[in-house]
Amino acid sequence: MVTETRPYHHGDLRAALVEAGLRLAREGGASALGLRGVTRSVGVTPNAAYRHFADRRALVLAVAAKAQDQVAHAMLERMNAIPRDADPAERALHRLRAVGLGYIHFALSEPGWFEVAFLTQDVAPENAPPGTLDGRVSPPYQLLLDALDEMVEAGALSLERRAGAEWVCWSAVHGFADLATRGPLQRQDRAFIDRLAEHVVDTIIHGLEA
Amino acid sequence: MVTETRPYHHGDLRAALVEAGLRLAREGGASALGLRGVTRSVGVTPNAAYRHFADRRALVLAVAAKAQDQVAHAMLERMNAIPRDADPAERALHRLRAVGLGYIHFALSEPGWFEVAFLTQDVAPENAPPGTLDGRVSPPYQLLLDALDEMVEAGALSLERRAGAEWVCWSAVHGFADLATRGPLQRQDRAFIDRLAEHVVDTIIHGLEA
DNA sequence: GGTAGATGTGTACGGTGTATACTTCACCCC
DNA sequence: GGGGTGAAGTATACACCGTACACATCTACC
Repeated sequence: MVTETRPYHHGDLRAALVEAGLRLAREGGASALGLRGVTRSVGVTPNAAYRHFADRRALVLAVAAKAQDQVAHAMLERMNAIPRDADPAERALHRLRAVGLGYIHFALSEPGWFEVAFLTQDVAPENAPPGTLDGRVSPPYQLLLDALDEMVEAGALSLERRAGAEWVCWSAVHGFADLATRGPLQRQDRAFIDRLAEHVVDTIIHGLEA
Repeated sequence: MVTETRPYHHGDLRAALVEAGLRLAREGGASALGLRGVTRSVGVTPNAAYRHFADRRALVLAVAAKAQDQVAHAMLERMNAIPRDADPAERALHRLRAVGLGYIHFALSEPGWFEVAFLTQDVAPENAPPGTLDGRVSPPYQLLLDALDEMVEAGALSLERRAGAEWVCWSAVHGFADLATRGPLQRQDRAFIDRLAEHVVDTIIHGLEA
């Protein structure tokens, strides 16, 4: 337990670096996460970071985890906006839509964070299970799994069609997010993009159904 | 017209740089396309590149265009493997499948080229039409458009469902390719990935149908 | 209260992209 | 066919990057 005023050499430098990284990545994306830039913005020497992170990649990974939390938070907000007293099948469907549209909407409104969360290659360790980052299940991925399971429970999706559905969904929304933020759809009219996003989500959900 | 033996200072340095870039990117991906590395591998001074490219980004863009040609070539090979005398609707469907699976298969078998072709952000100019790179329509994108139009002509896809279909398809296969090469599906068993790829493609095509 | 270990600093090295000035060479025209 | 001209490639330099290594500093514990 450290005191609040001038806690130690810097207090909790690790957390400060991650927070600064988050701030820098918001504008500027992953390329703004330079080791020197982040330490500079905290007012500390570049090498100080090496007491808390093995290298730049580890720092970026820590920021990415936080950014993924933000994605999950945005998705949850949309999911919880679905009225709880609706028809279960209808409700499950809308919650699945919220997962996909939440993912895409986050990418469009916070492209910097989205890039570090899901668009930076991180050469996963040899036997990492799919859907994990840095040893923990990606929260947005978990929300997707839950939403699909809800679909099954509500009878809106057969168990047979459930198999592999997470990768169909993730592929589609992830691909769209990439095309829309960095790819051939960047700089298109926002209203057009929003309509297209709904179309993509609805089409793949329709594809899942029997 | 330059002579073949020792043509000029270097002959056609621009083409040599692009070719070297292609070679380096094949292993190593986009990050292997350093301006110094490329010029070094041609045996020329770093700054020589500036006579032919405005900056590193322009060089990468030129390599990306070539890489996109390779993608289109791989897709065409698969498309042309579909027998020409089949039922038109069936044939159109299989050609559309070939577009998607060709895209994904290329990403898996040539991840380096795929990365520079479609995974490097290139901040498109202000009013670029969607689906273009460096002022030209991306050949793989054109193949996708053609395949979808064939579907309509063959009566396998209604005009209404045709609208926006290219973005549904591209999103899904692009997202899957990214997840499988750099994302949470990297290092998974190849047979598993191949099955999943077919599942993704079939599901979204099914989603397009009425 | 002294010491050991954790935390941050200073300095340095090799790498990068690129700006500027210089040299070399091919071509063209008189 | 000799000289000028502009294009192609070189040399040098700068700022920046990630990071290795030696050092200083401060905390916490015996």
